[in-house]
Amino acid sequence: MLDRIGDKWTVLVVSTLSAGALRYSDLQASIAGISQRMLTQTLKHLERDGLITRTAYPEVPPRVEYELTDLGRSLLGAVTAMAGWAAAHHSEIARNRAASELTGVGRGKPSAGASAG
Amino acid sequence: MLDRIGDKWTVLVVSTLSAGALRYSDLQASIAGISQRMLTQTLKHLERDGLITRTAYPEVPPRVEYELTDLGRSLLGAVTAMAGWAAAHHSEIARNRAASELTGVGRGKPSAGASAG
DNA sequence: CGGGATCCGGGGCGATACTG
DNA sequence: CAGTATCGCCCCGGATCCCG
Repeated sequence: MLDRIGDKWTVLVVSTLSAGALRYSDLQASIAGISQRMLTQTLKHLERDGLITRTAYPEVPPRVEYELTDLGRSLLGAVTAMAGWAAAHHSEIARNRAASELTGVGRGKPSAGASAG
Repeated sequence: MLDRIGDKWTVLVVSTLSAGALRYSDLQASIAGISQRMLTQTLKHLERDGLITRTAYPEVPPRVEYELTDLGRSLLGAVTAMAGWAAAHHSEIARNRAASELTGVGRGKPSAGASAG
């Protein structure tokens, strides 16, 4: 459950759909780095769980739109909180991580050199 | 980044630590299903990123306590939102998923029998 | 255009055994 | 009590090919 909704691609897809219905190709273009496989899979899971609806228009060329359901929108708060926090603190995290690199915090082996000074 | 903070174990560890400092074994007992490996790994990552502090007491038997930092507490909102949503809607999700099972939504192959009736 | 099927490598993750 | 090191399975996830 948490595995599903906390999933990176799920978070990105849901937050991307917050603006409104989007087509498959729009989603793929909006979400940097997502592969066809992951996008399709994530969309299916979200549809299965009732978080989004899938609407296929019998046109040519074919068009498919995805949109958040009410349940999906109820997740928006949590998801945007995650995404927002990530965006707001990612530089601070990076700094902390770099600092840990120097102090050796969070590493298993001190390894040669760390204890020499 | 999202991969890290959206991680199932991260969410559970952070939300578990919301009450206050806890020992390693307390965390393992509180978080059902977590393995020693994942707990240790998650704690290290969180410490590296500056979300928790690790305090070792030079006693016997040894005692180590983990506690959220201010940065960690700033994540609490998002994390509890996730955990709360998951808890609140997991039954609804389960129902939707079961319903999809019948309608065939979200499955690749209709397979024999699904289209017969 | 939207998406299904398949192949394949990397590594996440869970036991297990051991240490200090 | 609080970890660390190792092994092995499994599945994620990208690349590719193909179809309606």
